[in-house]
Amino acid sequence: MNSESSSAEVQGAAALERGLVLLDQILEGGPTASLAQIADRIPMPISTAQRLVAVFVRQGLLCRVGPGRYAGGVRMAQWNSHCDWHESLAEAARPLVTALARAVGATVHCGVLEAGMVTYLVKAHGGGQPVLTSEQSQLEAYCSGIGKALLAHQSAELQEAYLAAGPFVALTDRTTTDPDQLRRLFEQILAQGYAVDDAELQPGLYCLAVPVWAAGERVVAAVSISMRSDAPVSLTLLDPLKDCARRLGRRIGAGGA
Amino acid sequence: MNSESSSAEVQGAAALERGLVLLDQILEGGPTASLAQIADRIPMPISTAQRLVAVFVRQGLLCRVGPGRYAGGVRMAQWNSHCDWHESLAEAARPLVTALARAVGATVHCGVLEAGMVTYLVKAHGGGQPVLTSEQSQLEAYCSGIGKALLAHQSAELQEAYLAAGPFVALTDRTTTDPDQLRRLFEQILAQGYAVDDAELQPGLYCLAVPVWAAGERVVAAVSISMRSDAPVSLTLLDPLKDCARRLGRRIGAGGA
DNA sequence: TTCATTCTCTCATTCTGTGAGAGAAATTCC
DNA sequence: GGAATTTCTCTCACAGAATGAGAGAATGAA
Repeated sequence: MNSESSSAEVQGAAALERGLVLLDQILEGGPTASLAQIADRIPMPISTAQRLVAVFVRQGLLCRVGPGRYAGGVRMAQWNSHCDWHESLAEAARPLVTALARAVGATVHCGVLEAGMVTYLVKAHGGGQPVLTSEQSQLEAYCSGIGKALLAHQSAELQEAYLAAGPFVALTDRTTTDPDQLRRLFEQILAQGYAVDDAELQPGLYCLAVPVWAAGERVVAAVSISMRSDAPVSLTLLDPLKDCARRLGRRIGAGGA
Repeated sequence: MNSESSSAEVQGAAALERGLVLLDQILEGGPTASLAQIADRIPMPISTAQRLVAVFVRQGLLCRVGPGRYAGGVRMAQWNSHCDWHESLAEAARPLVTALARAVGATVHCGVLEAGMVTYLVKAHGGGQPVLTSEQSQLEAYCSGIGKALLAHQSAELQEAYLAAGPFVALTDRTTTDPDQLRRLFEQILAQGYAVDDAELQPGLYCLAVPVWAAGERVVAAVSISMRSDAPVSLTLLDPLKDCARRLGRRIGAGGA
């Protein structure tokens, strides 16, 4: 929630950047906040905040709904209708995923986490035995490589909420269903930077997954290599997979927050 | 679609403003546009556009989905979830609508147009015979004061599309159902600045409506005074009604586009 | 591979944003 | 209804930031 524009600063766009941080604060910090409070939080002089907020209101991005109350305006609503983040992500990922699938001769997925479920946005089959999944399909996170890679990089609160939500059904005899075991697994994944699925979802289906760091700051998706075989996916495939994730991360940008 | 930041400029926020215009161009102009094309349209030097776009991408507002293709990013998606324009509008309008209802001793509505239907966002009863409507309810636009006031201020294309969509059912014997007649009515409403509903929706229900100009540039809603009586609403109520609309317009901001 | 497009970076000039505080306009309280 | 309080708007001189042309690096296409 707190935007520390700590990392790499873009040259010559400080004003825009501060404005966006302010807008984010207002929208994320709930609809109730007087200019003084908002200015306090950034921090930023009141008169500067006022000048910027005036621009946002004039542009229809904010709407003054009452004294000390600002909310999204009409323009924001218009923009919303043009934005489908999942679609954008899928479009950005597709060429990279397809290329990787061809390169390694296996099936590659790109997916996101949504309310404890993994949604596959992109699937590309580049060889080997077919894998039975489809784009837009959802599945439980705890038993898939992508799901575990994503869960491991969530905040501690989200992780605990997820682990408390249970129950975790064993889909194969290798599925991890114990919350404590999952918690340790998450730590391990976080440390090593990749997650594996050794036939925990389907017998004979192995998978290797890594998170996608948006602008190197935040995990917003994951990519995985899946294949039907009789042994885990070779870790030699980790490098091309990580490379794909890194490129995707760079492409989609999205820092802050 | 074309943002002419023509009118009153805010002092000392040109950079922010240009940035927002750029962002609007990218989002409204479809996902496909190279920096050069975008810069051409503003107009703005490419290197400046690039600097601003880099900020948006870093902040997660835009996402580069391919060469010459930008779309809304994660941050935009986050903001979306915090924004409910109808709710904001209702919240901003409620105190004004309530005050007007008390002042004139009648029922006052505030509504918006949505796919050819009017949605009542706020209703306040300030005296007189009760009017049978409720907030969030929808009704056909052609036979209500608010609906006609809003339709009259739509673009010609939207009006024609609406008139062509028909059919228009007569709810009372005074309902205007002929497209040509409606078209002339719209011109008249546009010219005089207000719309009337003389028992066209329900027998004995009269109504006077005026549009709400967001920041004096664009009609985004309408307010109306309704009452059960045996004659049209007195035009002496036009002034307080217009005043209410003007104040609401100022409050919600929203220029451009 | 090579070519074409799209994007990124640098730097001197000048125009722009900055921020304190006073004043205006609301909202709330009495 | 009126007064106190909060919230918002405006002005101005200085400093520092944005600007924009063009060369160069990535990237994607053929």
